[in-house]
Amino acid sequence: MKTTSKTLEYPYDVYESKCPTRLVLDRLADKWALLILDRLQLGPVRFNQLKRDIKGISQKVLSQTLKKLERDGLLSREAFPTVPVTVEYSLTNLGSTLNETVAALAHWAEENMDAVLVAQGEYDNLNT
Amino acid sequence: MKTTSKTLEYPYDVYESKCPTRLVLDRLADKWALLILDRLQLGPVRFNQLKRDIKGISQKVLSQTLKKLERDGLLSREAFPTVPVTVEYSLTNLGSTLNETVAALAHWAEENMDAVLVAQGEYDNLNT
DNA sequence: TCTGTTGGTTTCTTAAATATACCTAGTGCT
DNA sequence: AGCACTAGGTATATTTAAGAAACCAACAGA
Repeated sequence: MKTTSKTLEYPYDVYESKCPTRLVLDRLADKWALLILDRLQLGPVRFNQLKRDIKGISQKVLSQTLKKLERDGLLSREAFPTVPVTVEYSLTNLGSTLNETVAALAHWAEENMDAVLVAQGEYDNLNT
Repeated sequence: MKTTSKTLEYPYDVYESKCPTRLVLDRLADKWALLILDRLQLGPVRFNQLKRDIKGISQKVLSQTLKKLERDGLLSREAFPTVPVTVEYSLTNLGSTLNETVAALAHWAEENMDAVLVAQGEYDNLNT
């Protein structure tokens, strides 16, 4: 009754609960992380600029998410000794390999929003 | 100080907090939703089979997530009057348009896990 | 001195995730 | 009849995370 994995090319399997890939998937499967990674694709961005661009994110969650993404090697943090201090976040090479995937996900929502709204309307109609 | 959107082809913008695309991104940016969508790519799967395959998911969360994805029109639920009842979940056409994107994200984790683990080790070393 | 900036952290409240137990309806075993 | 077992869930309780708001340091300018 074993589920056959789609590919056996890699030693990891996201379907396994204790697989470390689950931790990574959990990091990427996060609204804020995706928006941050998407926003950084055009170049380095500073902390408060990110906060302004990604509307609705709180300072705390932005700070936490940036730290986690930095720890995972997806982005790097650079502080400049200006006054006030300037902190720039940019994608690492590893983070850049996610560009297309992240953009695809973020923008699928924009492209297919209408279809989703229609589906929700129908569903809500049927279920009173 | 307005952030220029990458494309202006669609009337929605995920960077806007009140944009309905945020709701969709929030749905997709979920570990369990991604794993479910990925698992359904090969064909219809029954409730308990999903529960067995996606290791670590609780019955409650599976049930909730399936309902949300069904409401959004990404998958469909079909109950057969067998004994005990058989319930099959399968991707809709809309859901299928996510195939590549979802697979890419889930399997990026498998492909790049090693690099992430190295980055985490270095980060943890530097920060005591 | 009072205000404003950048880049955070701390605290508190509220929402969600997880684990656990339970439920319904039916089949087969003994 | 009584018990165990299946599929596909719900209900409840506990743990965790998210969100809002305030606070902080280090300066600059008025």
